[in-house]
Amino acid sequence: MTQDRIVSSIKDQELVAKRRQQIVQGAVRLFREKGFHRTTTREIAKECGFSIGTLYEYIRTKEDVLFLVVDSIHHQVRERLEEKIDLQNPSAENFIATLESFFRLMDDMQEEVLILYQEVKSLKRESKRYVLEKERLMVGMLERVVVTCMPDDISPQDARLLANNLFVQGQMWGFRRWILQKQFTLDEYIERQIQFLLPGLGIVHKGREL
Amino acid sequence: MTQDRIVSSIKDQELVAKRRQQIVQGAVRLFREKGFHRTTTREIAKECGFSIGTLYEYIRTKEDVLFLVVDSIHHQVRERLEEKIDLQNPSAENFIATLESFFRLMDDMQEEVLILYQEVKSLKRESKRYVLEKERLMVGMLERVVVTCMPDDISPQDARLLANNLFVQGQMWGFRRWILQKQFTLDEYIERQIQFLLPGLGIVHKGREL
Amino acid sequence: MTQDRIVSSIKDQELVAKRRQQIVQGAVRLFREKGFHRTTTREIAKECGFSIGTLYEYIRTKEDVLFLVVDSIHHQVRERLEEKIDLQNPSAENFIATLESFFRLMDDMQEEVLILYQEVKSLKRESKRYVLEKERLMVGMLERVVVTCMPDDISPQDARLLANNLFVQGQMWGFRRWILQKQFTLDEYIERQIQFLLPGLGIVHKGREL
Amino acid sequence: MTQDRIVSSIKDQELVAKRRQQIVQGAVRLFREKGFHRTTTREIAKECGFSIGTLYEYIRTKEDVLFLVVDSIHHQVRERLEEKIDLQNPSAENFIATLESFFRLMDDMQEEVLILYQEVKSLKRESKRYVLEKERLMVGMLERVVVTCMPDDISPQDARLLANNLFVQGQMWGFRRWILQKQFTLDEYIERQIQFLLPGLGIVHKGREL
DNA sequence: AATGAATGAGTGTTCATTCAT
DNA sequence: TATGAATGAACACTCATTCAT
Repeated sequence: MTQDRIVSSIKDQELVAKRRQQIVQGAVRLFREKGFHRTTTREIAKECGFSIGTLYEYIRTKEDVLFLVVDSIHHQVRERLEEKIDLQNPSAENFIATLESFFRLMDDMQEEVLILYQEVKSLKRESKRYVLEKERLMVGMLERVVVTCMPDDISPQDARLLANNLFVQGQMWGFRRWILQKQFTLDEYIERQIQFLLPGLGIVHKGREL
Repeated sequence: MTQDRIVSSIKDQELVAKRRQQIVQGAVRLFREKGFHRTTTREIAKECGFSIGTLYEYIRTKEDVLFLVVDSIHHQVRERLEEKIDLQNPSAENFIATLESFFRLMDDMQEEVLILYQEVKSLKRESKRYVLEKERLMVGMLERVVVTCMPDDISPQDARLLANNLFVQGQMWGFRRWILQKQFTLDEYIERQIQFLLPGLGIVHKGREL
Repeated sequence: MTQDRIVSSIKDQELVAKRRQQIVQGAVRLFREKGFHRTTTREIAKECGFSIGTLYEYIRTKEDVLFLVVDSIHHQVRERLEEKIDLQNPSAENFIATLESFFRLMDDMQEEVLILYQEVKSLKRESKRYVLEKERLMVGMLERVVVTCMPDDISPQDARLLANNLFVQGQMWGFRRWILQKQFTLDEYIERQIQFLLPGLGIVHKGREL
Repeated sequence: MTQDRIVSSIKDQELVAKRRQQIVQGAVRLFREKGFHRTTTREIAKECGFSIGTLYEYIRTKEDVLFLVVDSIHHQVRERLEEKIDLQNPSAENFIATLESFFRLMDDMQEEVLILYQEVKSLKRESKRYVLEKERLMVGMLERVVVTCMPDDISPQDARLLANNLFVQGQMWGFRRWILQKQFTLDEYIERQIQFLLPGLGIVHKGREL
């Protein structure tokens, strides 16, 4: 478990895992609402349904909560993304399908992604480094999809840039919802983004062709 | 002045403007370094070269400082962007040149954009609404460039989405620098992003054509 | 046992005694290092090798631990001192030998004596009274040595004062070690202190006489 | 001022001095009663007649208060002791008179001395070192008196030990008052201690001689 | 108009103690 | 008997804001 980075004074490891899950759950709800800084450790404890003392049996500092949250979100995103990725049967269709899945995932997890987005900066150097490394891995997943599925004329560098673009476009649906979600439905958004993308890759897609 | 939204007990409006400029200047430096929440009003006052009491003659709450900062950054970006935009002579070349200017601007102001990016959420509802409205205007500028310069087969909706994509790609250079600026020089970044974009718009650009 | 002053929920008196011995042992080590206030009950339990729950089966409050410790130290000091005292053969030599033993004992137990010294004040009234009573007994032992061994022209009051002086000079070797143990070896310290003392008692001692 | 070691955010140095005097005064009262650890910063603030916020304008940590207190006590003791010391006219009488003054001073300041005594250990390394250095200076004062006033056959080492003995006998009057002050009046205590001392120094004093 | 000392609610964190298992 | 998870009162310290000068 990646969470071993955070020390707990509780011995029962199963309990630790369970309580931390609760903590993440409660904290996400609060961080969404008011952000990390405006959320109190007491509020977190209350939201989780236990006392402040108990909270501190499972973490050492408030920042640990943020780390737990961020780590958990990353974990979920990667897990769910991995399910969708099929590198065995590379094809343009497969690529498009993966993209769609990715966008839908980002829609589904927009609140969490927002937190990822806005609060990572509040982590201390060491944790931040760790978290960014994880994000690199996630972008790497998209990158691999690009490299695998695309006609071979795309350079590794371009693949990486593309992956970053896609990654941010996915996040953008959430963090710019105030402008995007008023203009587009999710389906439209996905469709249009894919349409913009394909020509640059030399693909001609059904949806738009005619 | 948009800053009229913030009340000061000082009568001399020129002085108010001057002091607030100082405030923004000092605050930006600090917010870059430590973010809004970790910056103290005392520190702001000190950085500005006056006392905490004086600071509070020109603002009412700490949040006012953030608003001033965000507003000022927006203002600068828009102003500098406006200089670059030439809607009189629409053409693909013009479009590309504008994009390049935009990306360079975003590079130049990455620190400020980061603040915009990470701290707007800390504004209260009312201020946030106002700020987001301003951002809408900025995206609108890009949108207009797209609409004006592009072959007429692009729909208004697509123009808006494109503008958002571009806007975020500009920001992304700054807020994902830990990954992008290790892989690309600014010139490369601009070049590749434009290359990805053009085919989707039906343009064939020099750099890549053959 | 004097420890009956502290209530335990455990019935088996032998076990209680054994556990308390463990507690004292562990606590002394910790109190030396960090003092009573900076030592945690959890740390004490851990040092003793059992759980916090178990610790509280044998004591009722943290203060009880301190009492146990202080009482135990007193006990040891008295026991070891008693061994050395020989009231059957009073003489100046005997007196001097006893003093020397006493100083050596105080050197040997300086850490413990330091605890006695610095933490007794943290006991509550009742316990403190009890502990001070014990200390009175210890001083009484020295007093008796003085009275017994000394040429009879020393008054009871003077004997008591003298005993106090000696007692404190013994402790002082430990609690002022930062100044004394840089200047003197133990042997020197003992020798000099005794030399200062004797003339006041009308004794002429070998070491110095000529 | 030695208090420059502690940083304050208040600019007016006179005010700082005044407030810190208040702090010392209030804190001494509380430390006497309940010791350093059992005294709350809020209690200190209240005792001083200002708010917790104000207290922290003049110190940085609770330990600073202790340092201020200890330093102030040392300062007073030294000052008052210095007044009494007359190195210009060395003589046994002068020596005895100085001792008497010293004992009376220690009686007068017993509460403060007790604090010095019991709480210095709670200071952090650096402060403790500083404080012990000051104490060394104080012992040095007594030492000089001994050296100056005494018949020249006393060695420097013996002078130092003697000074330490005297110093501790002075303190002892306070910290062992539960036993000493029940047996002796101050005058008696002084008289007896001096009587014990003199023969060791080769002096024959009026009081006892015949 | 400028200053900076004063305020106190609020924050993260600790730790002695309890009690169900 | 032994365990250790749970508790929450209590603590040191911060900082936005006010207001008398």
